Amino acid sequence: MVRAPCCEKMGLKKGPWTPEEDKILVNYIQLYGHGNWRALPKQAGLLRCGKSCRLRWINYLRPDIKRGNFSKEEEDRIIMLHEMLGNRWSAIAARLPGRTDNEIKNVWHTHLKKRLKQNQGQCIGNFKSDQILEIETTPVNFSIYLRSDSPVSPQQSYSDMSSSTVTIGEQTNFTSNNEIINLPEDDFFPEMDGNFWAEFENPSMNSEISRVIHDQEFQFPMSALTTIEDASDYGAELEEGLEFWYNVIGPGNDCTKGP
DNA sequence: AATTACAACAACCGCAGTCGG
DNA sequence: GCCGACTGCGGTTGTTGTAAT
Repeated sequence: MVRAPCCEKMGLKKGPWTPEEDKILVNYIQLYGHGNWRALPKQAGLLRCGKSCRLRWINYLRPDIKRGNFSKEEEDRIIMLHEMLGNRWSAIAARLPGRTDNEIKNVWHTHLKKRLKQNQGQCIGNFKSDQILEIETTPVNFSIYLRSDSPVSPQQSYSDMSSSTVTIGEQTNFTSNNEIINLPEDDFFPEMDGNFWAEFENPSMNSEISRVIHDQEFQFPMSALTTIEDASDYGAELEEGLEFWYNVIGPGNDCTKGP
């Protein structure tokens, strides 16, 4: 395939954008949209290649971008999502409103990778639902997600998930210091969207990719032993090939998982 | 004050996927 | 089905700001 010549070869400008260029690009897109990135710079009167314009718009000028530092919650969320999705920055960005894949990638390389390295021994892991997990640290963030070893149709899965939701919501989920913790059903199972199911359907996806069914981590503030048990019950009504997994993030280094 | 080292982030590059002719 | 144009993504590099020496 013949590659389109790069900006430099075409005598186009490279490097940082000036406020004037930004203004021209924003004005043009607000008036006419960005139907064809390649044609846009010429029509807008910019000495840039379409690729550069697109990147500038997507990563910086788009009105729905949230500027500023990442909150602790956002960083934790990136760590959790990266644990599950790997370097799929755009997939991670899709779950962080207002943040771009580039921004997330940068924050990962500059902050989070280091943070994880510093916290080596930190209890971060994925545990299948029939494993008993003992965590001797506090606090612990942890989320539950659905995992499939094979592509699953959204319709089938959704109906099975619905029936499971009731069961799970009514059950006692966790114990700590012999104290029973009931989790609110609404928080536990947020509404599922079609996009996420598409990941299951996409044959190019690694079958390891998981569907987050509870993606707002909740925190255990207790100081002693946390035991997650009887978890296999939760998966009982799932169709074959689907499993519940836990994703666990804790600050300490005393993490053991049971048999 | 000058220089160096490092962090943060913006931007670029090349590849792969998609789409239309 | 093939080809080329186009887009999106992820890895990498370049630039800028700031702290340390």
